[in-house]
Amino acid sequence: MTTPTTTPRACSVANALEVVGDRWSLLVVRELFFKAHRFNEIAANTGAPRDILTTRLRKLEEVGVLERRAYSSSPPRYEYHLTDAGRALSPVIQALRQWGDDFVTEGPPPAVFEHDCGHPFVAVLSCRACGAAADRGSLHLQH
Amino acid sequence: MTTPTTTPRACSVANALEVVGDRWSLLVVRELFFKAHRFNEIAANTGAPRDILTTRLRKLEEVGVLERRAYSSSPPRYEYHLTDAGRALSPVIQALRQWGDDFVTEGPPPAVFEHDCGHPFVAVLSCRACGAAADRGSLHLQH
DNA sequence: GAGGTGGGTTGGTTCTTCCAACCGAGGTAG
DNA sequence: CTACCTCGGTTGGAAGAACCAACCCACCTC
Repeated sequence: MTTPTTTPRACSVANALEVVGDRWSLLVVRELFFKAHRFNEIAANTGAPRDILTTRLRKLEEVGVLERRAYSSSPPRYEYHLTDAGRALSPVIQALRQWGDDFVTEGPPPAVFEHDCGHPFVAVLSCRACGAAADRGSLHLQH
Repeated sequence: MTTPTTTPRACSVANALEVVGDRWSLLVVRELFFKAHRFNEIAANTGAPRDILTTRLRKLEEVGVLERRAYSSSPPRYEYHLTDAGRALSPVIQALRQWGDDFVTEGPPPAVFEHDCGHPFVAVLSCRACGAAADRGSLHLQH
């Protein structure tokens, strides 16, 4: 551990955060999951300032998280939709939601999801190979 | 959906992001998972400016994500450790790492984790009740 | 007593965000 | 045909946050 670094640690977490680690991007992605696809909806539901929202949408499009689709051309109007990369952010959103539910939101969670199995959805992170939950201590760095 | 909102959507994701949704906080948490507990280590490994790091550490302490422990008193020196709430961020970090590995980091992932089961760890989000992976489409909002 | 270590502060500059107002193409009501 | 509304932005200016380099102080080692 703690390789004597002068430059920050090379890390996929940091790389991911460079793309979606600002105040609004993940809220935009959340809205797209909630099927709010239009500029005004996203602006209203996130509370993001419109100019910032414009630059975020452009950036997220550029990095391939979402795509812009014209739904009208005569006055050019666009909708925003998640790409595969964007949809792959679902675990990030759900993990944040779960943590927010458990540790920051007061009272009952504002939105409750139901899994196909019929139970209220409580997110757990598990190992794809064995299916067991990735508890603390069950992960080690390979070197 | 799309209840005619004038205020932003009430949401645990937003609440979580208000606490850890800035540029450095999750990197700090990552470092604590990596067992870098001292100010200088965290500063070097994240690349965060020292003054910003100070205010982030104070804020994260205040909201209960980490705690500050004196390891020397004569010149007062401190270490930072995750609380239970902080350790509960593990799924968020792992989900971000997985997404970074899959969609933004070029080449092989810089850090490979191994699960206790012996396989390289690939993070999957699943339902605590039934254990099945929470694929896209398997979740619905309860109303 | 010179220099290093650890955990910060401080001052000054730059960068980003934020807000309110505006815009232009088109559709709609009257 | 005129007035007004919608949609998806853009613009200017003020305020705040981030950033960087330098400094600080108690202690420890050489």
